[in-house]
Amino acid sequence: MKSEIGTLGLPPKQFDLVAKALADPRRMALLESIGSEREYSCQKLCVEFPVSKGTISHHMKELVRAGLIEQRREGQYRFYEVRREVLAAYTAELMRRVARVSGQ
Amino acid sequence: MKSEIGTLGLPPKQFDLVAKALADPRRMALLESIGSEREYSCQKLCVEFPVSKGTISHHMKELVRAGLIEQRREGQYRFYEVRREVLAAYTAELMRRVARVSGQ
DNA sequence: GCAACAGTTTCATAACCATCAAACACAAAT
DNA sequence: ATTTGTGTTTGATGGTTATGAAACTGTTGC
Repeated sequence: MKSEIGTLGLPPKQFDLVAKALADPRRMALLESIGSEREYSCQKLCVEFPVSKGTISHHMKELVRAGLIEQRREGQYRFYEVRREVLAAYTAELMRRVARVSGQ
Repeated sequence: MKSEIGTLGLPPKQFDLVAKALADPRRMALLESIGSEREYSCQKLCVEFPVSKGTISHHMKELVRAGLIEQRREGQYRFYEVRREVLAAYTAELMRRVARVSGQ
């Protein structure tokens, strides 16, 4: 999900993907680890979390699909980086959607 | 989930519940409707959404459980109100969790 | 080439969950 | 008290998904 979130908020489809991606505690934990450094290797995640590499790969795919992380390939290694603008756009859109309009 | 979100962020358990509650598009849409007015009746939701009242009731239960809405009983009717402080606390905690700490 | 390592994909499985229908509980009105 | 209306609970069902194992792809180094 490569979208421009410049002036207009998150597209509805991406909004749903982000919400879904954040809903799983394990995936959220993975995102937190990635966010704790400037970038985070897949290897480190595999060591840190008690799940198979297949499962890690699956979660990374979902996070990328939602636009929450960016992937960098370096030889045989993969590095991930959190896209905080997307996260910020999500929270902004979330608050906007429940901003009361009618009836004061 | 009745928690004091005064100075300290959302408790981890409630954080997970909120994330889960927001992940379903229908439930999110229900929350948006409730938030579009000062308060919203269950009746109105049942008319507005093409799902059974059983399903509406189920979603309301989840939203209450997450602390995202408050419920008021008035005779045979139910009214819901969005708890924006909880939503704000969730987004704050979300951003806090991915706020980079080490390695600049 | 071959072996070792890093990730991905596929397949199967179990758990979860959104949904409906129907039965239920409760309130209001006749 | 009986009926009607509003919401809840229960049971069943189909769809989604988190997970592991194993096969696969690609890269590094011998």
